[in-house]
Amino acid sequence: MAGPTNAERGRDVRERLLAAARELIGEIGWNAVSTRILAERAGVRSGLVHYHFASLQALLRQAATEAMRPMLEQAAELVAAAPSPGDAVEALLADIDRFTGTDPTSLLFVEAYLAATRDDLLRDQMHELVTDFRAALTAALARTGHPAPEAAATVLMAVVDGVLLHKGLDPQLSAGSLAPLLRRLADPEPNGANE
Amino acid sequence: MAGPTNAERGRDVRERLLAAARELIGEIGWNAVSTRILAERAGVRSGLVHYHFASLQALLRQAATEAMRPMLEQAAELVAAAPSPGDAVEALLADIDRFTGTDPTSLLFVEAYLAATRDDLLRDQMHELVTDFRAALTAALARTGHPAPEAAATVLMAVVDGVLLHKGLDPQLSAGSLAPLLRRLADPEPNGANE
DNA sequence: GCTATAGTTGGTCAATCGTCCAAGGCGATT
DNA sequence: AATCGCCTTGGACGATTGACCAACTATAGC
Repeated sequence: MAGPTNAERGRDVRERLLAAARELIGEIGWNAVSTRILAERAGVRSGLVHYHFASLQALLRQAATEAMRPMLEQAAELVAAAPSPGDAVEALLADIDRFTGTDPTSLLFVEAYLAATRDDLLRDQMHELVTDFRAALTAALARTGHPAPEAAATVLMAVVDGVLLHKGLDPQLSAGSLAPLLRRLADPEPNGANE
Repeated sequence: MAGPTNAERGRDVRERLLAAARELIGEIGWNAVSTRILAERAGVRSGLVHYHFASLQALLRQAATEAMRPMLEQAAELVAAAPSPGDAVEALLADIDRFTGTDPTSLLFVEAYLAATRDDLLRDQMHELVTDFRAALTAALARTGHPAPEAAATVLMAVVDGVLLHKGLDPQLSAGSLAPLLRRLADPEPNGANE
């Protein structure tokens, strides 16, 4: 019955701290996450925070990017698997309705966007995540010859984040209900001239 | 040479504090605005904050809503004055490009959205502002018989806020460049079936 | 002139903050 | 058993926080 080795316990502490940070960033806000609250949630002594991480900011940065990456990758798979661009839009919007705009996951994203405007390193890392996802979405939209797939992808991503923001104010708001309208953005042929 | 009356000076202090709050919320973040930083920016002693306002939160709440209301009202006039729904969309998006996503005004909005998820009173006030603006945008879109003007208005507002969020990561992003695509959302006739 | 009223000052209070560190614990290697 | 390296503990440090208050000043009304 060999107990956990010393290094294993260390890894566990790191993971607990990151998990606690993922929860707390959304719950109480990026700037309200303190070393002591963090350690308490993780079930760990507060002195460990600065042993395992260079600073509180570094911990929060890592927690945020590690939380967002798999979610964006999963969403990218979702749109890639859709049979048509219109279905990709629909699947993406339906996926958003898993979130209420006030849950820790939704708020983690918004908090991270905000923190990125004041942390150059975080901004670079998030920019990469967002760019990768936009590329995946652009590819999904371009399959049927969309005239401006990248612009459409940009719009859709803005809609997703914007809807999350607005859901926080109005829980009745549903992303899925906007899908019929947003299918227009996925169509290869635009809707004739405007005048 | 009658100097300012006592009540006038008090009103001036209140206005200075609110103006300082409007700047600082975006600059350093909602939770980082302290009574002392606020007072320093306003050129006022910190003891005055709790004389003129019930609490720091109440001051920030008032500053945020008073900053957002005129901007949303101006935007509502913009879309109401547009000759067609498509032009309303275009005007709205062009207006967004006045902001970079990292300026205090853009960030004030995002900070307020976030703060509203943790402050019921602020949420109610912002919900009213957003609802009023959506009504104005819906009316502008409905003028030519749009089949789902409210959904289109909801999408456009989400796009606006979402683009601001993304601009903070990528300054090259331009809302105006998305206008041609988003005009599709303003058209009264949808784009034929999808398959 | 005197008193009420509104505004202002400078400071206190307990609580919390991020960061750092000396000392000790503990599994692995020799 | 001794040593080495990673991990952990508990507390210290100065700084900052929101809130509050007694004393003081200045205007307004009588």
